[in-house]
Amino acid sequence: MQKELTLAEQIERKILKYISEKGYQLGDALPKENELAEILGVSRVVLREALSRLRILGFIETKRKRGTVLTSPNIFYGFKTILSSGTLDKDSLKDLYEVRLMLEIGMADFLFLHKEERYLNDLQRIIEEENMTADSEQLTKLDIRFHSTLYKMSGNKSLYAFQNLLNTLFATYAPRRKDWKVKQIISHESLLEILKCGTADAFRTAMRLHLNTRFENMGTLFPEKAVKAMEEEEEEA
Amino acid sequence: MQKELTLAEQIERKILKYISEKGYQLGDALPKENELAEILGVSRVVLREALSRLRILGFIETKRKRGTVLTSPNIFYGFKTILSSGTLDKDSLKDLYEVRLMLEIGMADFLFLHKEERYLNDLQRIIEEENMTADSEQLTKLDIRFHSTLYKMSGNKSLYAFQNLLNTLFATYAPRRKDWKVKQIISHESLLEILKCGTADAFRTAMRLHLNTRFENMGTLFPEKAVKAMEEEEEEA
DNA sequence: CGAATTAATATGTACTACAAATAAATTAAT
DNA sequence: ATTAATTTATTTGTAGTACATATTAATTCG
Repeated sequence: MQKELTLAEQIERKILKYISEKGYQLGDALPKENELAEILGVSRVVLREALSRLRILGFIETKRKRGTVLTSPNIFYGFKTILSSGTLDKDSLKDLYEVRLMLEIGMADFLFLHKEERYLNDLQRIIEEENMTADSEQLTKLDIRFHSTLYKMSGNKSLYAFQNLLNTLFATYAPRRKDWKVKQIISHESLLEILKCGTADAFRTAMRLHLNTRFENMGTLFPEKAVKAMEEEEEEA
Repeated sequence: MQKELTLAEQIERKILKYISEKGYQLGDALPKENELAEILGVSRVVLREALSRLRILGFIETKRKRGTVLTSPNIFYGFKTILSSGTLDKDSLKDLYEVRLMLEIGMADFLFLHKEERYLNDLQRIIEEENMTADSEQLTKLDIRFHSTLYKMSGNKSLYAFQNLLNTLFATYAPRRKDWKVKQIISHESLLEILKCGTADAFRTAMRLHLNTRFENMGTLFPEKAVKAMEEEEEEA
């Protein structure tokens, strides 16, 4: 365990503390760099490093002359950087792929909770488009749109943002097999039908079957994941 | 849309590009700051800002004299900072709470996929401890341990790390009601029984019932979430 | 009164110097 | 000769200063 935080890291926290103590609200402007550096008792270089770190987390935005203003921290700010860096290892990639499957199956209750006409109409329209084309690429796009709409319908903004990230990720990293459409057990149409007049429980079961190709795909997309011992991370409790 | 990235941000990406182009592996050491600054054609100040940002994302670790070494980017590095900053808005908090429920219900298939004796034994032991105490605080701890074990059993390391973060988050932000244990429909014992000789589908249904108190809690923990329009984020596709 | 120009100001970048830590090398001691 | 202690060299960490650049605010001119 490395206990010694670098000064910039300490200042990063100090700034957050300073913000909450002073009762700053979103949109408020922080003191200018020179002042803040003096207030916190560090050089401007260190302060700027700390600010830079806060910026990547979405805590602040800075503009010339205008200064530093507080923004709502986007949970997926850094996430995005990592995903798009291409340095993600296979294991993490598979982990995320699995998580998405879990979410799509597990979101059923929230779909029924936030069910609205407009979403159902959107889904209906996508299905109609699907029935009008045979182009594989087009069908893939529509498939993504269908599931994307479900995420939106869940009423969970963070989840929707997360899903968008994963979409771009797996579009490049985990291309589909050509026969995915044929082998699907449950169609989008059936899913919509259940959404309209079924139950959350039924939807979960149906969605699990609908995703069967994804489950099967995993073996080929992410071969023999090394099952490393997770026991070593027991200290946190 | 602000197109103008600051130099440090550009350098941040350049470094990532440099790493992948040079074929650096995890554990490898990057050129020292002075060299890297010269290679990329910027001052050391800017380079250090970029490195600092990469460090918060878990891409690198630096030590005096030893230099900068590549590490596996932890997806939740920045995540953690945000969660522990206390600046998370209510909406995001509720979002995360919901996501956790989705995951617990949706992870069923993976539990059955990675089912092992030792995990089942762990769960059994927790249940036995539960039956031996009446202390509310102790029961809460055991409950967390039970679900935590399930996450571990899912075989998804990232998910397990995520869950750990959320645990600490909701321990402080979303305290339980006192009657949670009494109102539970499905017990841990029943869940374990299904895990032993049931199906994933049955487990999902059972888990949904088991979590009924959580679903009910949400109304009081996170009152009337503002349903903001998510339509404005349509540009990404 | 409005448009164009100028001035003021805060962030962005660079350079230099030195402090602090630590790995490597060297010396001293058993 | 091997180990322990000490010195040295190197690299990150921090500070200060100076200037570039962009943008808001003020001022001037038509």
